[in-house]
Amino acid sequence: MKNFIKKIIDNDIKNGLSINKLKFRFSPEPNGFLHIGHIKSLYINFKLSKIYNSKINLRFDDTNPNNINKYYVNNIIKDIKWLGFKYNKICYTSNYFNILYKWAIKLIKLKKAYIQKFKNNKIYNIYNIKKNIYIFKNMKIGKYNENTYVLRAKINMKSKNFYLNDPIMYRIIKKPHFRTNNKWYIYPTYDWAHGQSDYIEKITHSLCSIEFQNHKLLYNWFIKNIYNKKFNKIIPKQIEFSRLNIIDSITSKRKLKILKKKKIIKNYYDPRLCTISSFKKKGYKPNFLINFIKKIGYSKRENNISINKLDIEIKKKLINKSNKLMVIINPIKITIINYPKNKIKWIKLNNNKKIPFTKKIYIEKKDFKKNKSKNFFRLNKINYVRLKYSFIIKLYKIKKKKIYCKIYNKNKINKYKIKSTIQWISNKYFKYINILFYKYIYFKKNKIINLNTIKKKKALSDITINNIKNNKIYQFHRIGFFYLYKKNFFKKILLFKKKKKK
RNA sequence: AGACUCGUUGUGUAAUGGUAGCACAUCAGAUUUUGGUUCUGAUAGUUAAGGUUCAAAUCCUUACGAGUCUACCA
Repeated sequence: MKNFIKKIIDNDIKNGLSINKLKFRFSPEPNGFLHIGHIKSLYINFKLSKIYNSKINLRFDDTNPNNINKYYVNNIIKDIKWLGFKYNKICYTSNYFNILYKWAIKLIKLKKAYIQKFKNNKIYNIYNIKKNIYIFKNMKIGKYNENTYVLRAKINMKSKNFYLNDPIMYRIIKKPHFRTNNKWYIYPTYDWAHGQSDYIEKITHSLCSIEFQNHKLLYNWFIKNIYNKKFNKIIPKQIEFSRLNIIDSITSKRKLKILKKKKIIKNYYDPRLCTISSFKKKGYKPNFLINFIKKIGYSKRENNISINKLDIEIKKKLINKSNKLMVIINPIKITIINYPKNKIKWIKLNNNKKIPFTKKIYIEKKDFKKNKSKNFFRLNKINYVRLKYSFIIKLYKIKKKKIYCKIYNKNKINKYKIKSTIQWISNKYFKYINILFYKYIYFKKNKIINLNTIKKKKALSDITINNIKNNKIYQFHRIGFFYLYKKNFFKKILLFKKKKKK
């Protein structure tokens, strides 16, 4: 891996940072499910920890009890485990509420933090240290209502950087926290909690997405002002990279919540989403997602990536490796006129299984065209067509809307005249299967695209399906890849794109 | 409007001031019992102008364009 993040770290090592001290962290807020964008952050952090053989924490940024809950914590842990990333320790920002509180008092005493009071639509700044501490302690134990007091850092109200305009460190939130319960009635803001948590955990490089770059000055200011040599010598460094921006799916929690609110999706396992939980359920393997993330790389540039790129990576993984089935989604029946009526010929497949060939068979509707047309290589009056694993046929006649074909001896036909091979199924020996098709939901200019796109379709499969296993991925000949999630029920993984050929 | 950040073929990403490379996409040819696959080749790029330098994608200045933020969310 060569990129700007590694360069920064290597440079720090060159300048005296001990390589043994390197430590990273993945720090989600437990307010939703992880999605494909989080894998970008996961991958870079875990990859770096692997390269440098350094420690890495999973830290839940649980500062705001209004947003978070334990359900999300458990789900995030499950998803990370499924992806195969191994961290050293699970941490919670809420573990540090005590020490953050102590540091806040220290800043008050240093006149670097002060209480602001709101009463009758008026704002009062309180600068007396004793008064500040008295109010702050009462805020903590729940003596005041929400929106009456805040604790602000005293930096520079005149700064053009908004984040340095005396940012809020604590606000009153009268809601129990799933870990600390009713112990606290004040909660630290992101800016006051995050860098300090990094400092407490001795994180050396704190990677985050680009929207936090505005916070960097503040991040550094807080750490500078609570820095204590005896406590920890290492000053963490915030490094930003651009977030994954998928143009044709959703990675924004806000948008996911809109979909749930509008009851378009029931939960975050919906196959039209790109949450990790959804991918898991659709039969994707972790390495599909990780390969995709590897390919897109890291930078600070705004990027626009199509979720198609994921399909490309998956195709590479699966192609020529999956078990195959012949499946017909929209069948039409054809009759072979020069094949005996009751004869069953057992045709050997590549995997040594056998399927029966009979006088009447089904083929895909799209593989037949009555009239000749340019660039159509499949069944019509002119083309010789190979039935996969089997005979060469050509359209003989159409009578009373019934299609009659004739088998030709393959030795008598020029090899190059056979331009296509299609799948087929005996009309007597087949199995019904169910397939779920869906597309990703996304937003375009705040409009939701691809609604109601889960389609259930019945299809016909060859009889080798009797012996296949659930929870595996199968390739449907010429259609795509599908995941068998219960007996005779498949979910789409990807469809083959058809290319035009002259 | 300001603050911060970023501009490299269509897309994504490399190039420590010294040959602008790679992947995907696209197009062509070959291969093929999947219009799939595989192989070969081609097209195409440093936002612009100026400066520093023997030498600039890289450093500096200006312009232009894009993004993020301007919350008691993270």
